[in-house]
Amino acid sequence: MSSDNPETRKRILKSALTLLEASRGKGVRMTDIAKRAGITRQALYLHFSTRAELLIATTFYLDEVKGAEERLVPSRTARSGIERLDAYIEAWGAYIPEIHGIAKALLAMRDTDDAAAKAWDERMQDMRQGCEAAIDALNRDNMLSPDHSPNQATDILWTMLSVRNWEQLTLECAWPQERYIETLKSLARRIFVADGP
Amino acid sequence: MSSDNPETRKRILKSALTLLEASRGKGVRMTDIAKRAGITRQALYLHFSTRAELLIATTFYLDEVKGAEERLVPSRTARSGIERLDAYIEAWGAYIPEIHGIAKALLAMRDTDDAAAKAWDERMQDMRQGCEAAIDALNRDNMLSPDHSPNQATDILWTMLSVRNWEQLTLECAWPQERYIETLKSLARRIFVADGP
DNA sequence: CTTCTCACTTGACACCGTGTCAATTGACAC
DNA sequence: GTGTCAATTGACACGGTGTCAAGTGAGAAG
Repeated sequence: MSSDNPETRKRILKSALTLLEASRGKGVRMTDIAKRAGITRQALYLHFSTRAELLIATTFYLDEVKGAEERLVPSRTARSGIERLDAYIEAWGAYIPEIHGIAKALLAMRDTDDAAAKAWDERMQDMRQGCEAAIDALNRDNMLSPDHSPNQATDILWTMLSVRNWEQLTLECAWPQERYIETLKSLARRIFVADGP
Repeated sequence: MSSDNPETRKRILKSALTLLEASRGKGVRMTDIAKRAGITRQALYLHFSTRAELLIATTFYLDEVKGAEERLVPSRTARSGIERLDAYIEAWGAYIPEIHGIAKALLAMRDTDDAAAKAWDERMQDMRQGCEAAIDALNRDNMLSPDHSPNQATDILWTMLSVRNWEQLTLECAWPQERYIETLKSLARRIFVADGP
């Protein structure tokens, strides 16, 4: 539960992170994480009651390490809707490859584990808020294409920016990360920004 | 292997299909399929050497039952690129909900089972060909937006039409199927069809 | 009527990964 | 010294897949 050494806890999280990053989320077992942290498998359960719990804790650790919050500053301080949209896509798009391993592992548990599903969905709802904010900013500028309501536009942007789509484009279609970002920005403009007067 | 009753085989495939459709692909075990087919779990292995193999066979059975091939006729016989694009999105978009259960089950195995991964990827390559054909048709009409090479346009269309995106929009965003189809058609036009002269 | 074949059954077992438990060790603290 | 506490050791349960050997029962063939 909670009567434990915080140093070990951190070592476990670090190990989980490293392994998940290295293996792109596939086939990382409790045994592997324990071994890498220099403890026994059973000892993991002194710190995390479940594999799902460990993975979830790892995502928070990851956010902390990678400065998830600060990355959003440019988008929050953007001076126009278009700028905000661009900044958000850049920030999130650059974040995906960094979280990909753990994201994939959590995503794989989503279908079978309720806690994992809840955690993942919450994160995606957070992400959706970012999309919503960008669309709202565009709308406030009267730049949102009349083809879409703000809500539907948000749904579309949120879907475009999914981790799965990033996987497909960069890993399966072999797009360089750079092109992924540029193309998504240009698609978003084309889809969401109203045509000239 | 192959010394068996084809009637039983069909009964197994039917059972698998029904269960996968009903449960949206989640948690369908060999035991369940066997029970529903009225045989023992072990007898399944007289017909399919592996769970993956059974699932894969089920996809082919599904295609046969649902007439996968005929659905593509309208897109193949389209008289313009735009028409072909529309027809393809309509055909594939309408197919997804019908294959969703089995698709999800196969997708879930993709990460852990090589045979499942291969089968899924092949199917997705097939689907990609449909995308490519539509983009090529557009290009032949000189209607493909200069923003994208045919290859990149294919990548984008292929990604837009992924099963995961359908899931997200219809199940998570609660879009009615109708809206899914209409919106995807309109997005595709906006993205791929060149602006006026 | 017997005998052979063949699909299927029965019951057992192996493997893997997760999760649990009881007993033990070793360090540090009072 | 005695207690505390994190961690170890070794064992076991569970669920799901896959395997195996022996048995059953029905139909075909002699």
